[in-house]
Amino acid sequence: MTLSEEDYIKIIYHLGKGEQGTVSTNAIAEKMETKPSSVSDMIKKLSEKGLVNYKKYQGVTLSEYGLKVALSIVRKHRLWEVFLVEKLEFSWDEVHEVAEQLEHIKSEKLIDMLDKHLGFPQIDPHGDPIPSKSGEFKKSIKRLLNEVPIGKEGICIGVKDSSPPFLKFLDKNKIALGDSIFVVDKEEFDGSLHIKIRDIDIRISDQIASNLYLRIIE
Amino acid sequence: MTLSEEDYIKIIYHLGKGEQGTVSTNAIAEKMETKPSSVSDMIKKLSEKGLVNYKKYQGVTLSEYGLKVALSIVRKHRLWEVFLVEKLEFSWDEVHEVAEQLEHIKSEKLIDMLDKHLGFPQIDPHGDPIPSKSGEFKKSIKRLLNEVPIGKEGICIGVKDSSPPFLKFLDKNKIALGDSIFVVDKEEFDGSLHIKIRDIDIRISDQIASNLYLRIIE
DNA sequence: ACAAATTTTTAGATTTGACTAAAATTTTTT
DNA sequence: AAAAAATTTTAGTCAAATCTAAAAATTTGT
Repeated sequence: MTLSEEDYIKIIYHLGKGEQGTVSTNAIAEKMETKPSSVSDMIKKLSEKGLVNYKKYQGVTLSEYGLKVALSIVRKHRLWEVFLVEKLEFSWDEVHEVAEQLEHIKSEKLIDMLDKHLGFPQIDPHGDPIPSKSGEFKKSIKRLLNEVPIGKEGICIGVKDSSPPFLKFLDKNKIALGDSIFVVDKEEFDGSLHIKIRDIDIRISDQIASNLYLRIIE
Repeated sequence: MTLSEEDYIKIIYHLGKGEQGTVSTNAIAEKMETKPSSVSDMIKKLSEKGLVNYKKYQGVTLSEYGLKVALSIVRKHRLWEVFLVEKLEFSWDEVHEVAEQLEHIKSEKLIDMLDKHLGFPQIDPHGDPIPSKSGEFKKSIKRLLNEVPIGKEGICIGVKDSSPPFLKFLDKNKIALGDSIFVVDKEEFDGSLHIKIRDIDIRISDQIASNLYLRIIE
């Protein structure tokens, strides 16, 4: 597969919202920053290779094979994002562009060992789930931290209250977007939480927890 | 720079043995696994871009700028090789092909942070020196381990004695090609060595040390 | 030194992925 | 249900990087 073909497959996957949706030529052209006529050409090629189902003027869907390819690219992209954030100190908003390049590296062993090196993560720094080698992955949902069940882990993806005092609190406690938070325990009495973040245990009030959005799995 | 241009520059660098040597069209064609006529075309293009000095029928040399580009590619390649061996458990002979792809990823921050993550290594798993960000690097030389000065470190690049008992000894002591060995101390009395390998201290006899080749820096 | 062999370059064709302009099809509006 | 609008495809070019075949320059051998 060429680099360009991989980009098309990935974009068709995302526009099709994971699977079934049929995708229009124009939509692809916009995402690829190219012209619809170029897209037509490429679709024809992908169709001949069995990666997409295509009937003229009717839009495309990924074939079973195409979906498999798409998931393997998404897997690579998200694993590299985890690597950049966890190992190379990138922040969650700097990783996309580089992961976009890294996702095209071809080596099965590389990805297997990277996965292992990272401890088989299930979520990337934006909270999106990482497909397994065989292409399965859990659905992720958005939850306020105080609604996350004990024993679950999620990625911090946003705040409800964006007032300066709250943001300052987060900063002081080194809680940032993209951080992974594990809910260790919850105090019945006042709803305060015992969480683990970057391997450090801290305690936070219900008031804080009810203003932080996490993305969790399952 | 396109991927192909980068490959040409790197090959001209290696064929020119680091700098001055003028390189023939045929030699480049062979390394690139392409035809001399294709090389002529590309050389013309690289020349127009100021990357090489070129006079028809007279071979090419890298320009100052081209050398800088070459060194940055070599730097990336060797840093990735260290990463693959040290962090992802690749063996020294599996890294080349993957590093060949990774060296083309474009992100200054990525390389800076990778360098930091790896502890600013000076040698890659084959014992070759890693150019600094500004393009400087130390010359490396091949030495028998028993001739390496105390306090120096080198990469294991080969054996003098390849008899089964010796190789079995190396295997038992987890000494493999590509491993980094640091000479902690040397016993005057019998010439035995105290070395550090993979963060473990071990003691080896002069007999062993005089059959292992290291590549060291300076 | 000059003919033969080798190396290098030029000329013209090919492939990939993109482009423009125009034609074909589908969708929307009236 | 036609006309208008939007979308999609086709046809014909283009640029990058390659190729083959043939011409030009250099090097080698005697």
